[in-house]
Amino acid sequence: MTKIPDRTIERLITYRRLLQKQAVEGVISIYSHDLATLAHVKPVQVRRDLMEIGFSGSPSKGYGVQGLLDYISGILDMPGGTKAALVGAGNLGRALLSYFNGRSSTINVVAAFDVDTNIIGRVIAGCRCYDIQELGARAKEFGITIGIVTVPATQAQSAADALVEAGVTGILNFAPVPLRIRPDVYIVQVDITRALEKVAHFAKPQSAKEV
Amino acid sequence: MTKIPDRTIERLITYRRLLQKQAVEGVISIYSHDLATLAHVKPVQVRRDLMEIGFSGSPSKGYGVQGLLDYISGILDMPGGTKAALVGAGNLGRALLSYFNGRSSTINVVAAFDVDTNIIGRVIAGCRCYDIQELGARAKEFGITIGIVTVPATQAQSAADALVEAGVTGILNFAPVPLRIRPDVYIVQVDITRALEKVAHFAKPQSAKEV
DNA sequence: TACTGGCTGTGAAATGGTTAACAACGTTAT
DNA sequence: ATAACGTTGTTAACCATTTCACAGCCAGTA
Ligand SMILES: NC(=O)c1ccc[n+]([C@@H]2O[C@H](COP(=O)([O-])OP(=O)(O)OC[C@H]3O[C@@H](n4cnc5c(N)ncnc54)[C@H](O)[C@@H]3O)[C@@H](O)[C@H]2O)c1
Ligand SMILES: NC(=O)c1ccc[n+]([C@@H]2O[C@H](COP(=O)([O-])OP(=O)(O)OC[C@H]3O[C@@H](n4cnc5c(N)ncnc54)[C@H](O)[C@@H]3O)[C@@H](O)[C@H]2O)c1
Repeated sequence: MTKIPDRTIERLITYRRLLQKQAVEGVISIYSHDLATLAHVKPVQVRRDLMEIGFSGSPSKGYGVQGLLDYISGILDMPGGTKAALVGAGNLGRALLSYFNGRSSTINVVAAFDVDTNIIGRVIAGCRCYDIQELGARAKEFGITIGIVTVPATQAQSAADALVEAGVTGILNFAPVPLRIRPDVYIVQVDITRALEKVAHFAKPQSAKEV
Repeated sequence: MTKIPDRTIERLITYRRLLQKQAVEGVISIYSHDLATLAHVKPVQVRRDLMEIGFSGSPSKGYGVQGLLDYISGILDMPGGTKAALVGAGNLGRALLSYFNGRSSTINVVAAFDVDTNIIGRVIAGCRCYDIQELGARAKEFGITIGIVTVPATQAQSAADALVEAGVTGILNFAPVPLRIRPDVYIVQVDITRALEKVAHFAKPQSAKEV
């Protein structure tokens, strides 16, 4: 199988979430048409994405919901689940911990790390907070493979370095700085401030008008 | 000026942030080469982006840092600043309020809205929390033009509808549901769970290997 | 002055992603 | 039995964006 494009993976994640809802509502099968409406894309995009991953439907019944769910999960998920570490249990970090703690998922945030002695030792949403010094040891102990960076911008690079040192192969970074990291470590940047500024720009009246 | 592409706007926001740092460090002028390194893009991409917005540098000195900063801000920012409302002052909403409150910016979150009577009336990070019923009135009072949605997924559509009703022209949505909204309202979706799942997928060993 | 080097600005090509168009195929209705 | 319909799977065209390649320019230097 050749590599699945980035954008396709993003849509597959969306499809899965929508299909899970459909499944609990008892829907057995679904047309590209319907899934597309839910996901806000065109039907042909859905069909192409499913073609990309090699999943087939029937012209009469569409795609089997449960089968497609399992198939997508087989592509997206690590068998046995994924263990994540969160670095920086501040305002945002704690919000993320309580959020990810809630949902059942194959991804689990199993440990948090900080430098603040007031925070170290606390248990936030069922997740213990360790001294950042222990990252290497705990990562090995828990089998952590991905890291979440929610430290101040000035600390983000060193936090990312520590995570890579500890053996993670993917990083989710909330600090508004581009991280310089080995190319075999996959990075996703979530830049909330940039997203807000983007909304502000395109919400400007003049961005719509004109030749 | 024809419309500036979405991706270019995103990079301009990044450039501006990096240039601000350079400016305070006393850098007067910068080459596409250097800005590209900071932003993790190629030099030609920087030059093309600046060409797109009509900003010129000199082959000998590069681009003037302060001039470029002002020029980019003139494109990105609403003259007079942008006022935002946050709907849903829960875990994430409060983290965002305290974060955006901190930085000085042309974008200000001037009011929060919730349904929880324990939250209504509180002041979070200098921002008062009102009953969601008051949204229309307060939006007019404060001149709010963009909205931030941090309510539970089930409430996201109605929160967005209320914001549109109140006259906002852009929405930043953190709920993991695609919003169905008038096409003249600009939406940016920040899907944190999807970002995490994406990291988990691409961090899988087998996503790198193979023909 | 004439030459060299390194940079900007930009047409043109390449890349990556989306959409149109349609053949193939079950299902249903006649 | 077969014609009509609606859907999937897929090729090819299309579009947006990135990248290449190079002309033009300025500053410094012999
Ligand atoms: N809070 C938000 O809503 C928000 C929005 C956009 C971006 N961000 C970004 O997310 C990051 C965190 O924001 P926040 O509001 O949670 O900040 P915060 O100050 O509340 O939390 C940061 C935490 O990181 C810890 N820390 C500092 N250095 C560390 C290190 N080297 N190793 C481990 N832990 C360390 C601190 O002790 C603190 O607990 C920042 O980079 C910020 O720019 C936050
Ligand atoms: N917390 C996170 O880290 C995180 C991560 C990813 C996504 N999200 C998404 O962000 C959203 C908020 O998450 P959270 O953790 O802050 O949830 P939360 O439950 O802590 O906060 C939600 C807030 O919205 C308020 N609310 C509910 N209905 C409302 C309505 N109709 N109008 C106004 N306010 C209303 C509630 O009273 C509550 O204060 C959710 O959609 C969630 O899926 C959160």
